[in-house]
Amino acid sequence: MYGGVMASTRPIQLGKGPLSESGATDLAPLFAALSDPIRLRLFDLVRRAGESGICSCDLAEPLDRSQPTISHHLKVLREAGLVEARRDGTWIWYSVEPRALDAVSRFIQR
Amino acid sequence: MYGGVMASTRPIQLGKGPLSESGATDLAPLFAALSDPIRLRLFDLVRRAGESGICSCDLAEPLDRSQPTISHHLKVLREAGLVEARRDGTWIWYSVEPRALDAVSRFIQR
DNA sequence: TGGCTACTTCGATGATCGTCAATATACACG
DNA sequence: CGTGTATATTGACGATCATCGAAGTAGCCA
Repeated sequence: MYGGVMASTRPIQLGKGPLSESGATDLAPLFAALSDPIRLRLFDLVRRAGESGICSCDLAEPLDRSQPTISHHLKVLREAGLVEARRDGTWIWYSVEPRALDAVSRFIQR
Repeated sequence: MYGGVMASTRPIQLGKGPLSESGATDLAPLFAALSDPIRLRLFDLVRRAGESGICSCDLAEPLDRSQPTISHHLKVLREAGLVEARRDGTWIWYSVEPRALDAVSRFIQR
């Protein structure tokens, strides 16, 4: 399987009051997904690739990690709803989920 | 000691090229500090308190965690440079570090 | 069918994390 | 000094994490 588990498509709601327990529980995994240096660079590489995306095969080498490790981190990014995967024959292309960082953005500008 | 270890005051540099190893290493702890639901709500409470800050003694109860646990999380936020502590007699007041989220902001708008 | 490539999953290991109770420290007040 | 209150640190525990090698799966092509 290449699509992987998706994050809920329901946007994370941040009301005006104090950050609720559920709001925090929804938001934290997004920060957690970006809390690892390898994943930050992975996300950055994918984002730079734009709409066309970038092949998974071009990610392991520049980050100096084994292929299973990169696959693992890509899964974390997918499950957080930050990137999406699209299979093209033998390859899998990654691109950023368009509204990926909206919730983070809303939180920091709160 | 109540001030605790401070994050480096040197701003995190994010050049125009691909996110560097050191850039990612600098940035990740900031996301890590916000990757826990309790710390997110803690940071939110401190931020809402504005310049005057909020007393540590008013933080444990609303978050339903023990005093040592809250103290631990506050230390993580301090070490990430997100909040600062100021002692006033027996109490310690926390407020947000003014440019706390600048690096995060720059990253997501990259 | 068989072999090749791209990627994922499994299993294990050492490291880090969140939590609390117990203990220690810092300060105020008498 | 002694007592009380506020906060920090220590020590321990189970849980999760990052990583890799090995094995499994999926798609292409001959």
